[in-house]
Parts: sequence; C-alpha cells; structure tokens
Amino acid sequence: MTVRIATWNINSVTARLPKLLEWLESAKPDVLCLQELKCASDAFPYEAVKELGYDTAAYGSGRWNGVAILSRIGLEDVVRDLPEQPGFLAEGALIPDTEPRAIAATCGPVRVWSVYVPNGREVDHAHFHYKLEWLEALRKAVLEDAAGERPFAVLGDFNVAPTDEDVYDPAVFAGQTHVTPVERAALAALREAGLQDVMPRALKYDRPYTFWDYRALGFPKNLGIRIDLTYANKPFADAVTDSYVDREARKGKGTSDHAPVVVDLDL
DNA sequence: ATGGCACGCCAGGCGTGA
Repeated sequence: MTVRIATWNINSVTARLPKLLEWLESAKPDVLCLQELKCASDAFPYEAVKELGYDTAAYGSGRWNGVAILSRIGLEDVVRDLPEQPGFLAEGALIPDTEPRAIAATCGPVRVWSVYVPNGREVDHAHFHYKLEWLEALRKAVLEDAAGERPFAVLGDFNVAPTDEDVYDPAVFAGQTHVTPVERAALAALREAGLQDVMPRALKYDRPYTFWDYRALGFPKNLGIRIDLTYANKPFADAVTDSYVDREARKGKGTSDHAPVVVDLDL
C-alpha cells in the first residue's frame, strides 16, 4: 500500500482552519502531524476534519504549543507526552510546566510521533537547557521503535537546522539557537539511535527550507531554514518513494510561517 | 543593536516565536 504522511507547524489551528481544510483536500495526506495548535484539546475542530475523513488525536492546553495527529488509515495506541518528558520551569514559577509537545499514534502500518521541540530562545537560557533535556527524553522514548521492524518516524518541528546547508546564511545564525553544535549533537544522537533524516527534494529553490520568518520579506527573499524534519527508522526510510516541501502553502496571506513537509511511502 | 509580522488574550499592549 502507498501511504502519504505529512508534518506541518500550523501556527494556530483555529486561525488556520480554512487553510488546513483546503490543504487536506488538495494534498490528501493519509496521516498529518500538526504542531503549534495554540488551542486546548477540546477546542480542536474535530468535526471539520472528520467531514474530510480524518480521525484526530489532539493534545493542547491553550495559547501555546499543542500537537495533533490526523489519520484516515487508523488511529490507535495514542500516547501523550514522552516518557520522562521534562517540563519548563519559568522564572518565578514554583513548578515546571509540562507542555503539550508530543503525541504518538499507530496509523495503519506506521507508528509516528508528532513533536514540537522547545525553541530554546537564547543559547544558555534556561529554555535552551530545557530544549536539550527534551531532545534527550525524545531519544530515550524512540529507542525501541527506532530499532524495530515496524515503520516508525518522528515528524515535527525540531527547532534545529541539522547542518549549515539548512539555513540561508550561516553567518546570520552564528551564536544563535537552532544551529549550535550541542543542538546538532542531539540530532546526531537520534540518528545513532537508528533514525535517519528523510531529506525532501528541492522544488523551486536550491534548498528545501520549511520555515520563513513573517518579517522582513523572509519568504519572497527565500530567507528560509529547514527545521521541520522526518526522522525515520530503516523500515520507514527504505519505503520512502518521495518527499517534498509544499511551498505553495506558504504563499499569500493567512498562512503559517512553516510549510508542510510531505513524505510518500510504498509499504 | 533593533525591528520587522502574526498569534492568543481580550480590549492595550504583552509574551512568544526562530
């Protein structure tokens, strides 16, 4: 069977609902991993996507974060949060906030995680250390599935550009988050655990960027970075027939600042 | 060095994003 899986940081599922429905109808993914819902679980537009044939497992808590998995090929064994997932202890707060950043499900023959890795804010900020702890918890969470026979992948907004080739100008990012050696080492640890980076093909431009800042004409100038990734085990990666970034979904008004990434499988 | 744009929240700016 062929399976189309996609990931999209949608930057508010309620603000983006018309775009989401339009995209589901045109791209027709079998499974869609969403990040940055920016709504509570019970505020997700379940009925609207159900009309297009999708079951949804959503995990959100309000104005920040939030992840979901939509599937029209089955949705079972849903897990919310990574085992050992750290929370973020904000300045002045008494207890860490366990944020909704990870959800897993089995969709037909494939098991997937949809993840929204913490941003990090600034190098050495408390949020940066939280980010690294979070990525280590992700590594531990995937060990068994990464080594398994069942096709498995982690898809989402990793908030790390794997190499200098994945940012439009490395000089601009020098000393900033998303490109530091420790963040890239965390991705390397995932690869050492048995996952591989499914590289999308380039479309109009040289590199398959997935994010362009809203400001300063980032998209028209193609000032992009590739941070929305598919990290797949061998059975999943061996089944990949194509992968691409849907730049069309980033064009015009009322779009997310991230584009969807599509992966096609023949299983 | 800063701002720039968009979002939720909820009615004036603020926190966050990358």
